[in-house]
Amino acid sequence: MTSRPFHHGNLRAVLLEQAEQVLREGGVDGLSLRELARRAGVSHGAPRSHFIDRQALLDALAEQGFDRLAEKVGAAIATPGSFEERFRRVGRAYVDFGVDDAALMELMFAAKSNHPTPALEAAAARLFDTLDGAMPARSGDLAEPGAPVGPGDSPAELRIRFKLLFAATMQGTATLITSSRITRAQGDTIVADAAAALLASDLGTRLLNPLSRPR
Amino acid sequence: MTSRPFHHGNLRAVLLEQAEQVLREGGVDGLSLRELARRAGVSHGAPRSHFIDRQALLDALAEQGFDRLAEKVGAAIATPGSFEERFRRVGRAYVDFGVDDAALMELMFAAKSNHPTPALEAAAARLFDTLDGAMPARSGDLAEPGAPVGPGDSPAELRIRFKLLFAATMQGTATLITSSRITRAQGDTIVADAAAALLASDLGTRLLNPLSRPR
DNA sequence: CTATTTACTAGACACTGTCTAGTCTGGCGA
DNA sequence: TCGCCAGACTAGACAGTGTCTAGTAAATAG
Repeated sequence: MTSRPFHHGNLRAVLLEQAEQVLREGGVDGLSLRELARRAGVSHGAPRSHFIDRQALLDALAEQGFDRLAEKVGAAIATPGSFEERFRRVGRAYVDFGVDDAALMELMFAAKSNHPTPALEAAAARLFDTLDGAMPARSGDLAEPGAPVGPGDSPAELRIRFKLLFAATMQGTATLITSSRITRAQGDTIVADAAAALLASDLGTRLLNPLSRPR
Repeated sequence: MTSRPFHHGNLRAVLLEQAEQVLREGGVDGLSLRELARRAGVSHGAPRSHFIDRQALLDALAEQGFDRLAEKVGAAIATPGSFEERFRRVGRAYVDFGVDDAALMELMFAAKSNHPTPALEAAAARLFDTLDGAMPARSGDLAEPGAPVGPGDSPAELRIRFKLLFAATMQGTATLITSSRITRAQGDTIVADAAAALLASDLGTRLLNPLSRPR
């Protein structure tokens, strides 16, 4: 390693690392490409070789964020316990991530006017796929054939509805905590209440017991 | 009205109006004080008389947003119907607002590092108070005295938990739609499922029927 | 009618993202 | 082995921004 090699070598990785730290400290507004370059000890135009845009940098951060969150959710799913315990753990993992990395979370779920990056879409899809692992086993898919299922009531549909309801609740809980509308303790209560309500709901019972049929 | 009065008269209102439009079209990033000034036909420093900061302008927008949302939620509560219908209506109103004015919604629920404005806090509190109107009547407060209520299980606490769980779900649904993770139709399904699950949950039944007691 | 407060103008400064042209360099094909 | 070339990086420029300052015009209070 010479004193100052012309080619930085792993500028991209360093920039992303610094960016994540800056994001945690100063939010999105405090994140400037020029300062990132300064921190990395390169000229202000250097980042352009790796990120065509400031937005491209933000997209890359969001993508990383989805993967990190998926990892945490996956870990929460892996540890054993009852369904309700599992949902509480997953919910807490989701919410904790969103609160501890609030700025990153905002990036991940920002309203994007411009067309979304395929890589980002894929990362988001990966997270939602991971969430499937928390769902009741695929027993629902094996519900007696010929059962009178209405539109949107097939086992697969039920699973999606269950999952989305859960995800939306956790997402909203994180936002409410982050924006100081509720406390972290209130967030924990929401997570627990949501897990209980979901499993006891019509949606939950139909998924857990494939023999039960609506009405 | 002279040709070009020195005192604009209602610059503040005009700026807020323009800002709301720009916000809808170009998001927060597309909102610049200088362009707002240009649109209003004043010099670039003029807005400073009414908003010390760019952030102050954003705070004022968020405050307006909370009031507008509270108004819509209030209207949804006012129209008659069953509890479940009412919750669906309120939920849809909440989510629709958050989706149609996504950038404004992000402003309202942004993670703020700096200490929050009292006016903004008040506006947010007003919204959450409005939400109380959708809750089951205060019958819960009249549950037989001496009933064995645990910590966090008093009727007042139950109402708060119910309300927050509902609010979090709607908030998250709006975010998921805005960020293109789910479709608007899926959002509607979530709202309906949430209303049903909430009312059927332990939390819901205990609020609706003050005589029932937790096991 | 005067004095003061407020709304606004105009200029400046530091900072940003982005574009451009040029320079270095590691590695690939001949 | 050598030339060369795509990619990483530098350095300068430009337009745009938020914010500060000093000055001016107008509304208002005394």
